Amino acid sequence: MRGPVVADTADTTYHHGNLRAALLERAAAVLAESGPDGLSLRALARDLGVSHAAPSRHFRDRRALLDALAADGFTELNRRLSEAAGAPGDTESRLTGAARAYVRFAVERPALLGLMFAAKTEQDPTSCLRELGHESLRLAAALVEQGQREGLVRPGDPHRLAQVAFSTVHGLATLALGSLLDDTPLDEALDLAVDVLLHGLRAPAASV
Amino acid sequence: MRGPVVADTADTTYHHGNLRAALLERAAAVLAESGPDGLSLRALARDLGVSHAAPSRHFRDRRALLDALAADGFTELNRRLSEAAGAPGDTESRLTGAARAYVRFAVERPALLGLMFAAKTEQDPTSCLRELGHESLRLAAALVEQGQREGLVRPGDPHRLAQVAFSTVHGLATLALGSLLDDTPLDEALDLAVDVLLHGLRAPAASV
DNA sequence: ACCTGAACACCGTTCAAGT
DNA sequence: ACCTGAACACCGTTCAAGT
Repeated sequence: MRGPVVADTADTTYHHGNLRAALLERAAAVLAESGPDGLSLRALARDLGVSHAAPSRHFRDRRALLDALAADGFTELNRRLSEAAGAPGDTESRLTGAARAYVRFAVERPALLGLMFAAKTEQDPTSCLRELGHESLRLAAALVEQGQREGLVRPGDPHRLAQVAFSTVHGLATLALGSLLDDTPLDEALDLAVDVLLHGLRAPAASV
Repeated sequence: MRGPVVADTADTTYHHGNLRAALLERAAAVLAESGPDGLSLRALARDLGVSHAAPSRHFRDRRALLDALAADGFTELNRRLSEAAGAPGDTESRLTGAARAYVRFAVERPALLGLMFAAKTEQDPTSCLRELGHESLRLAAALVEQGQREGLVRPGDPHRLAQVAFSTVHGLATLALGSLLDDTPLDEALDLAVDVLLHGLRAPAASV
């Protein structure tokens, strides 16, 4: 060893131990630029200079790889959300910041967000993925609870109110990714959504 | 011809003219029970007793088939939405009814809804799909406009307010499909979402 | 026009065998 | 433990040829 060589160029020395990490890294790049359908285990193995059967040691399935990518996506999203939720400022600006962080994530990694929520549809077991998704909702619920203490949000189960808030922001991200927002600047659409949402959360339940 | 035989059993007489329709019908069934990844052109052809190259006459691509399915999905969704939007009752109950119709569609055809919004991410041209998605938003905008005339909804561009309303309902459907609503009954979550939404839409913009 | 059959280049998955 | 190489059963897509 001649020094603290952490990661020179991606020469040829994967193989021992970091194949799993290398697969995930390369897979994330391919997903971002070719979508999930462009992601092939064999091509991945080829890119990494490894036999086409090698990935199966680290991921039983193609699905397992996809799920791992989605899990990493939720982890990163939750990191950003909790950072935004812990930022200085009042609860209203924190909630706005979290919404912005969510939409930013969606715009930066559209295919990944799609995978995160598409994967769940075909899931059943005690999935690690579902747990990570719940963590997102828990972060939102914590913000809602803060808002309730300040009288900014109506009384009621913070988890249920958080489901509504999450729906609005996630739905808007979906519209944006689907080019369904047209000429509306995403920032403006988001500001309006947050405004409507905050007013709706404040008002006491009664109308319906 | 011995009588008004509309659709006997699906015997063997596709072939002439209705192969396209037969492919779409079978594809919709496979999509519903196996997801998009379980949909293979060759298997479809096999199911219909036709050569594996035959589908290419009617759908240039696998994508073209998927897009056609998504388009049919939007058409059906829009049919249901406009029916709900034209139902008797006041604007508030019509808006609630449209939201319910949306979520019902999502629950009945989860894979199709996923396809409808996933397909758009990878789209670019003057897609017929995007136009059908816009129609959904236009239906929502019409309802918002009705609400404005009755003083139920704040002033402002109805299309932009409709984007917010659509986001909330679509987002909630996504959460439900992803098993992220947990033990919350979907009906209750939807009622709460509509309540928050209506209060938010009514309140004049000011807070942000 | 509409479909067939063969061909091509790719897949995911499995499994004995190597080191 | 970790990886290889061959094998199997499937793909999507194309294209000459049939009727």
